[in-house]
Amino acid sequence: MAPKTPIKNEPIDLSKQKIFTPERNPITPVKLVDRQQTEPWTPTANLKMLISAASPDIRDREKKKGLFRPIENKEDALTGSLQLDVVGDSAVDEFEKQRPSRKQKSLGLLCQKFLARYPSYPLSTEKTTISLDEVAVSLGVERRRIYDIVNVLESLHLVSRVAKNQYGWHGRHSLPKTLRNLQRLGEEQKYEEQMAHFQQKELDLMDYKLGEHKKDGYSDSQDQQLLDFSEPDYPSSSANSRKDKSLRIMSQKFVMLFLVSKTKIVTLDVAAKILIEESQDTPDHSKFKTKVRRLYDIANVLTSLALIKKVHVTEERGRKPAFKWIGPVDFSSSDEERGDVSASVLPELKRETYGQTQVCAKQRLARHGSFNTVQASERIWRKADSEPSSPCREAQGSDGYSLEIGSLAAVYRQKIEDNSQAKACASKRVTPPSSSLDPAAPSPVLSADSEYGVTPLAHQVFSVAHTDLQPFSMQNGPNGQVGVVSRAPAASDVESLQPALLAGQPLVYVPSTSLFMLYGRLQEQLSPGSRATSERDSRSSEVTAAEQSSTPSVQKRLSEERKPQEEEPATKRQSRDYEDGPLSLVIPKKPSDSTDMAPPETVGDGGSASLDDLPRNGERPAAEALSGRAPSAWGNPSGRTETEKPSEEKDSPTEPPLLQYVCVQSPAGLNGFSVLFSGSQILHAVGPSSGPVNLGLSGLGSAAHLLIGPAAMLNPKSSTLSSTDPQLQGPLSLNLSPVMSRAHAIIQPESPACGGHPVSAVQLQQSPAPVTPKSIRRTHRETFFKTPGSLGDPVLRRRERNQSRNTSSAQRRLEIPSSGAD
DNA sequence: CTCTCCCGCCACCCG
DNA sequence: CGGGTGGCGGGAGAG
Repeated sequence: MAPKTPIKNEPIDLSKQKIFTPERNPITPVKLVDRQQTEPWTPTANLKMLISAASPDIRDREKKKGLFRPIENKEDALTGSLQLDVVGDSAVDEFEKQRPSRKQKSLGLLCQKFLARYPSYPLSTEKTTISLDEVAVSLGVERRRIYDIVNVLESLHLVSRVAKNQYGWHGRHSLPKTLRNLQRLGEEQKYEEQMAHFQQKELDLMDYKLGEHKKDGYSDSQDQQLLDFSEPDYPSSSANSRKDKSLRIMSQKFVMLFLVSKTKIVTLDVAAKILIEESQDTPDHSKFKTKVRRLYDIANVLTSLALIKKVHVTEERGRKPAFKWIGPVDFSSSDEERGDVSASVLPELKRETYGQTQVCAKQRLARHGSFNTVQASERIWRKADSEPSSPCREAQGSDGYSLEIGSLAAVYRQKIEDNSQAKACASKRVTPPSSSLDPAAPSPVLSADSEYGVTPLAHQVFSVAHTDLQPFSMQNGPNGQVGVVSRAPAASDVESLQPALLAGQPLVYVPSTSLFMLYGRLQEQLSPGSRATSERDSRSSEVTAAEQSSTPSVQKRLSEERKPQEEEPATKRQSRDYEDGPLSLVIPKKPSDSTDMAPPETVGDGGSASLDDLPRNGERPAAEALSGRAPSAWGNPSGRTETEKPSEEKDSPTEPPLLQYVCVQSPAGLNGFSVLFSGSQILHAVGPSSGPVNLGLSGLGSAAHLLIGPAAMLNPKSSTLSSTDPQLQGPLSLNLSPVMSRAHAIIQPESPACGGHPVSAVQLQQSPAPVTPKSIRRTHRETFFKTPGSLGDPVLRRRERNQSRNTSSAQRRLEIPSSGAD
């Protein structure tokens, strides 16, 4: 092995190792090779090296913690925390052997791990200091990578540099504000126009290439022309210097594009072009390429934050990589201005819905609570309950709720810490028991009710989730599982679970627009003129028929393909899917005026997962509610809780599970990805096919999916497809089996224990038919846990716990001696 | 093949 | 000027 002497913290990498390797020439950087031959390089080994390299302090700590984190072995995590201590190399090796795989090393995963270390909404009291060295060591990566993460986080003000190797963790508290500002800036920069401009150009270009050369006739060489903007100068940022090119700035701009975009979808090429344009760089191809690379880096981080999700925009010419904003959209509250769809559409409905919504919300909460912390939740929502009327609820709802949460959070955190030790023990029980997924099938919901339901719900959801839950969940991060994991230590215990859930709940905000579109479509048309329409139009240009066509077929394929896997629990493949996981969907739209009034409700949960245990009493009411309108949102708390335990999936950790968006399942090709269609089209496509559209929303960690059936309809058969989500398959699949048609929420709660799971909620359509979930459940459940993301984490988590202190407070002392402060 | 994007060299820049 | 930062782009894994 190689750990030779630690070479300071710098380059500890494998690369060095080659040096050691006698046989091979230094020239080729063959890391793997070395490993094989020498065998030294297992992650563990690597880690050790790193550790050794690290400052002594760190080293010590780490050792104590036993943190060797085999990165990929989730298993240990699951299995046990027992292994907390240093994992034997031998054992570890096994896992490790499987190579780390590129995915495991991805920035996104790394970011999740990073985020998992800190609470999304730290208490003001706890000031967390991030030591780059420490983080790098603990995450087992070189510092350079940490910079990438931190820079983007910094652009969103989640962190800020305090000193030399030190960053302060702020969490998401100010995220809404930051986003609002960025949005404003973006508007000022006229990014929207720029985007449109480029998009258009692109289309033209493409046509040209295709031979259509409709307009200008650009030639390839002229491609670059695209880059240039004909438009006058925007107030673009100042000249750019190195700084302007910084990842930080790029990140902000990228975010601005989303915020300004009506569709909330930004294709990388367009973003790259705009950035280049702005920077006034000469648009050359290599620049473009570089830009795109950076955008991917940024996107990975944002994805980990559950702010965006990868999608593909399908155009006639083909698919283009793009990202969709799934973070909060309404933070600004000026819906009208912004043209919120919701606002414009059916204003009055919203109100009505509220009432129902509330119900739902409660239920959800209740449910939620059940898995998570029952009591706590009860209290919480109880309050909400008390106040039936919207006005009230908002007040109480938010505040009260949040407060509660806050406290809970604190408790939770504490618990975790305390438990860290306990975990070991706990770990054993980790496994969750029941897992029935919930059968509920959501799809139909949309159809009828969509309108109303949507708006309000979204709204509510938004508020609640956002406000309250989110924080919680966010702690762990967007990553969902990771976060959870981390926080919840091993998860295992019930107790831990609870908290975990909270923490883990992923809340995803779905851009309302899209949903709306969908909904609208489903129903038929929404109100005319609404913005949605306009959006659609615009979008439609991009996305077009292609999608439609694809859709139907896609579904089939998916079903086919995926099915097989469905069973499989762990499925390796799943790794990439974001979808897996419990999800929660939140739809944010907010009603315009009501901001204040906004009912807070909800969060639904999506429960799909097996949470049966929950007493769902709450549900029934839901049915009623449903009947009328559909609530559209689901939140899922999913807590993924702890659970992660087992997983062993080896590899997969992969992507961030978090975010999902509305997507139609992509055709086979895309596994994890979804394709976004323009609203209208989708529907069409879908409708005919009757397949449900799957919206994947995942929560943070776990993802959930929403299936939307085309108009109400969902034939049972359709469910088939959907049911298994392709991606999810294993994991979360909510199967909607036949049920789907009626979807409802269903979820029987049974084992709270599982609680961890996310549940998916589903909604409902009117017919409350009982749904039976297919067998899915348990298996799936397990799978859930295994979500990729989680996998990786486990490790962390363990360490985390140890480190948990970081979070809390202690960390700072760690500071690097060397750098010493000052 | 294309899409992603990891890796890490090496330039900046700050103290 | 040494070390923290982080731009940048080669090149390779994944699909």
